[in-house]
Amino acid sequence: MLSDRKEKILAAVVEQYIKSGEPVGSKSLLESLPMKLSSATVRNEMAELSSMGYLSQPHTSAGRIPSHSGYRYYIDNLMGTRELDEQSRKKIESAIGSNTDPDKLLSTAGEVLAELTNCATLSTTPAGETTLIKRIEMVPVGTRTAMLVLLTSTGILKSRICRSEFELTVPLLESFYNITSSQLVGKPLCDVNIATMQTLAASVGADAFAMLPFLASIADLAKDASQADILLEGQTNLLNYRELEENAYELMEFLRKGEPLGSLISSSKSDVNVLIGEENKFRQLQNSSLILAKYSVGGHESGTIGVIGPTRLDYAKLIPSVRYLTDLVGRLLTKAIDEE
Amino acid sequence: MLSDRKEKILAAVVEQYIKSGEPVGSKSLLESLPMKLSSATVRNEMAELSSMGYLSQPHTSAGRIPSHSGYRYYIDNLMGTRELDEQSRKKIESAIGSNTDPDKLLSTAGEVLAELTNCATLSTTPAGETTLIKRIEMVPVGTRTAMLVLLTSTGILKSRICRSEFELTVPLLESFYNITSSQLVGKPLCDVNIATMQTLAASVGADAFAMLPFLASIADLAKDASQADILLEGQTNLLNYRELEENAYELMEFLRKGEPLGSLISSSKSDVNVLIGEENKFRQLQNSSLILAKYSVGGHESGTIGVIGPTRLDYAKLIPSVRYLTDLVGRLLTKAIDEE
DNA sequence: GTTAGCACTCTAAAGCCTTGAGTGCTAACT
DNA sequence: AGTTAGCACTCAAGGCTTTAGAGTGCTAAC
Repeated sequence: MLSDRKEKILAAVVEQYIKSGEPVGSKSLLESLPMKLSSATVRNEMAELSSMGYLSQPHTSAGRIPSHSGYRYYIDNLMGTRELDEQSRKKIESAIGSNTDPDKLLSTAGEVLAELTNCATLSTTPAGETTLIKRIEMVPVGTRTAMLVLLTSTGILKSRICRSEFELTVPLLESFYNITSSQLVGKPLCDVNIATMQTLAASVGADAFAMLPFLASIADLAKDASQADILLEGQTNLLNYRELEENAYELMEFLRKGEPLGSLISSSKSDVNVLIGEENKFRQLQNSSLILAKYSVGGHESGTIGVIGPTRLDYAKLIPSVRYLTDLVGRLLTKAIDEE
Repeated sequence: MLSDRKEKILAAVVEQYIKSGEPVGSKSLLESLPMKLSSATVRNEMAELSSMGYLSQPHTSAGRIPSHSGYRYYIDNLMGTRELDEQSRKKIESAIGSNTDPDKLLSTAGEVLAELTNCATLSTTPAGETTLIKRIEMVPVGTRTAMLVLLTSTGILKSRICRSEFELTVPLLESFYNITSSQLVGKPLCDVNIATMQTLAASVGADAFAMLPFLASIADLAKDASQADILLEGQTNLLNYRELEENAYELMEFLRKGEPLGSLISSSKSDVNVLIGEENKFRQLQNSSLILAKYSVGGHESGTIGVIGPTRLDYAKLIPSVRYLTDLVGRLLTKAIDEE
């Protein structure tokens, strides 16, 4: 699309701007160009790149900064795919260890990525509407109180204490065991809801009233387990970027609330996904860039890991980082499931 | 200590400054004073309050702002103890509900307090070195994998999945049950550590190797359950205070790291505790004020709830809020324990 | 003891100037 | 035709000065 020389110049502008954060002038660009040119020639080329929409100027007499399409062209055509450097890889691996608890694993993943990138990160725990219930346990801990435990086929463990109005009798426990093991274990999480629980409770006859709160709790746990948590880390890192300072509060509140993030996450495609500045549909994110990637557990896309920072991100380093991390997380979680 | 008139003037300065955030001049103060005076007289009094150390001036020709001792005097002698207004009380109660899961309860408490005060809040889950183990369960979920569950007398529930090198046999499960129910249940959490577990494991003879990882996990869970988590909420609120802007990053990182907060929390006395600006021993907090209070579960001080904000806090409102919330949390958690 | 009056202080905001990096254009050069 | 030197022009950023106004401390009268 662009001439070879224009591409080289665009790449140099992007890379220099990412490093310095200052608009890049024609003169200072000469040093980082592979060929010998005068500043005048570079100026001409830059003027053309500007009119093509790849570069922009904060004001007439300033240097150029990459526009949103400039970054886009750079990422899609010029950047190449660097391998992640040894050091970062080591750091990630040693932080993650061989953790197999999904919640913990994803939060550590977020932490290490935040530290590595100096950005905010998000990570979601493996979702699974289609995940199966592996086990349900009810352990009495008082005359009217029991501990309920739910374990899924993806290794997610949820538990809760539940109180009842009625005394826990042995027959009650037995019929709870019968119902759950015959009707619930092995079923997908999404099949379990308050309505099905009511019909199940009704089926035990006289004990229905005593049974219902426990079954309802199970439905709660199932809902909990099927919903992906969105974990945020390193939000404070965002305070270090001058270009975000103005909207720091707004941005961080947007992230904290998290709801709209859900839709964002689910809409992303399967490989690494980059959204630059205005490409984001949410106003609060339009000064920022997102790098999102999905990880797969057992062949199914299950969750997302991502980085949030200013548009001036070191994409050439961060994209491999995110890709590497999602691969690793996917592999570990898949292994954890296979092992049992 | 101070003349009646000086007290009235000091109180007015503090209150007006808390509202406006601007240094308070003698003239604008007249309106909020209960008695009729000229600005000159007020000026004389303010000059004296300054030389006594209760007020200070950003520069010679500016109004006065309360010094750290000014706030202190106000809080200790002038503020009075307002009741918490109906509206806030309602808000707190409806947010908290009748939640009985300690972790959840404390995090909601932090959230609602943050919303109410527009500050950052911290809350700790009930600690308990002396808490007793109420129940231990081991549920096999695979040939070599089991789910371990630990429940404490204070209602804290911790669970984890544990893998072993060896197959899970019925005798192994039985001897695990025997050991835990005879040696661990009923004991305080602090008695359970890796060393005691090793001796326990050794006592089962041939199965020691298979047993150890599970017992070690129990020790882990016990440690987890005995340590109070420090929960932070509403950190982004701090970005709205101009006087904190400069150190926002430093302050938020300090809070995030959290370690030093531990010592701070444990050193506080039993009623509501206020630390104003320089009274804090940590540099990062010296532009901020803390309001901390402990809640008691079953007669023992178990955890802390607190507010972190600029020195210019509405103490007269926040102190009752924190007191009310700690009382409520203490009551709910105590009730939860008594009920079973 | 209180107050009116006044000279004084000092910041914040506004305006002005200077500097310098960077531009676009033109005309000469290869 | 493509490249380059040269030059006039632009504009933000920083420094300096001015102005306005809020607030003070002090003195002398009440």
